[in-house]
Amino acid sequence: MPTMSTPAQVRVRFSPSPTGIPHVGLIRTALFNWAHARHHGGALVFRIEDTDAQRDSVESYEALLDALNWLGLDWDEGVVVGGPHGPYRQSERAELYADALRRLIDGGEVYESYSSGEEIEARHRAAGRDPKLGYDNADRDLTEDQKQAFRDEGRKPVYRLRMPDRDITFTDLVRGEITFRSGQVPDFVLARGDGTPLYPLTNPVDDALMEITHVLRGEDLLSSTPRQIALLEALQRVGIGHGPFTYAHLPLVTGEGNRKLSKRDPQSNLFHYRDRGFVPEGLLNYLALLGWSIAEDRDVFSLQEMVEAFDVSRVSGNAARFDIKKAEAINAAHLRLLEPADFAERIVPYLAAEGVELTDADRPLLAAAAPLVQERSQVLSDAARMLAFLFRDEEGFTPDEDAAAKNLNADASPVLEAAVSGLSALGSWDAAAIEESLKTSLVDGLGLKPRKAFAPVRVAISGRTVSPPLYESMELLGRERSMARLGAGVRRSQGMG
RNA sequence: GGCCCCGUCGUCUAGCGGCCUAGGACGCCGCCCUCUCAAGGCGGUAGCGCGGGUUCAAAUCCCGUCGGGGCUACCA
Repeated sequence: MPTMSTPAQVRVRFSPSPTGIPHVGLIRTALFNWAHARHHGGALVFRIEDTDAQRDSVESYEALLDALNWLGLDWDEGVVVGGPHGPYRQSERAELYADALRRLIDGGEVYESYSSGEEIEARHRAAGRDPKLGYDNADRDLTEDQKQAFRDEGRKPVYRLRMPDRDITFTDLVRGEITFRSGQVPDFVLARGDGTPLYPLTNPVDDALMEITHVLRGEDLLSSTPRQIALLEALQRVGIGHGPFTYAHLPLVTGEGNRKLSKRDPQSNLFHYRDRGFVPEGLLNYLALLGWSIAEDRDVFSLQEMVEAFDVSRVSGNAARFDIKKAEAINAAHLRLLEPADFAERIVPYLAAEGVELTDADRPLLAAAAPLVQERSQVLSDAARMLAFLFRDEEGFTPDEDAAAKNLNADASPVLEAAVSGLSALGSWDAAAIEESLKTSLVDGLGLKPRKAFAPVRVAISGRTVSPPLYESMELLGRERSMARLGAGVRRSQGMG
């Protein structure tokens, strides 16, 4: 591909640690990184930060892949697909961190620190300072003799980065210029005494090695940015990378109250939304709205439209509350936009969750019925619940208890009997004829209000008070099964069900 | 406590000095439609935290204040 001048390619990364279940906030971050990469024609790197063997799990790793695949967020380099900067799992990059650490030590950027937490606190107390101040940089200038003395005691050092003695300022794409005053950030630990690298080392080292240009991450990491910048500069001095890159700190996603949505909160579980019947289009659209907007008067859009319009500098700095009601409304809008056949197909797994395993012979019925609920479903499980009655045989069909108690009681008995007698005389079993018959026998014949008249029939037929349109439902169910269910309804209403 | 971020309807946001009598969406409340639930249509409710500046003019800029949040591990 001949390009005369190659503008620096945008390279972003998604680098979760595989602990627990994918969190909607994490996925929002993935989405924004993805959108940023796609908008600029850049690359998205998918790296796994599994340096904590205690907490990492393969289940979590697989869940991450499952999540991105389901949502259709693809990546250009990283786990599974590989790439020139691999391996993409930190657990397989130990020698790279060891090399970086070695160079930092040799370059005088990093030093051995022997202070224990208790010793640091004790020094703060002795000096009349708040014991919670954190590390006091006491080991910065240990002599070789002093270090040897600690070693002779059998103590292991940790490796700390020597923070620069100046303010650290950077321009955040979301928040503008941010300055951390010199002396506010203590020298921090990059690796344990045994050399095992910690997140503060591995994350920037990998970003540098993988030539990341923009870091879009959660605001919870904002206060670690001066440390990263200092490290990146130190790494550059020892020949790794090209120094700091551009940061954008995305607003936190909060739950009830104003707290960061906890990993323990079921609301934070991405798969909870898939299980309820969110479609990727809908969930992604909603997630995009958490901090970003495509236009003043519009909030339903496709991923492609998002890619075209996305500009991280237009992201809001405010924390955003996850609002399930709005999420469902956005999802409902996307459900309505689906091709009917596509919509029908997507209901299948949710019918299975209702205990309905479709056969090939059931497909035409599903195709005919799905459009009846496409506009009245917020999530696919709504659709499945409304349609399940069509696919159950008479033994497997039992009306919802609450609905039956209210609508298939003694009061309903004459209604259902009248419906049965009217319907048995019907020549042609189609929605129009059924409507005519029911209206004649119930509304005209019994003088009932439509609301009263149709509720028992609806529950007898569909088992629920909420169903697809009644006449069409009965037509699709067929004469035989409809009459059988009405008969069962009559028996039940007479206390014989 | 310290550092940092944030502050427009209940919620998510538009707004980046005059176009704002502050727009949209979700929610909520009415009405219409109606065989249920929805959807759809119409209408309504509700907001610039507070105080000072700067300016002819501030939701928009500055300062302060109050409030909320995040971080503060040899976890990521």
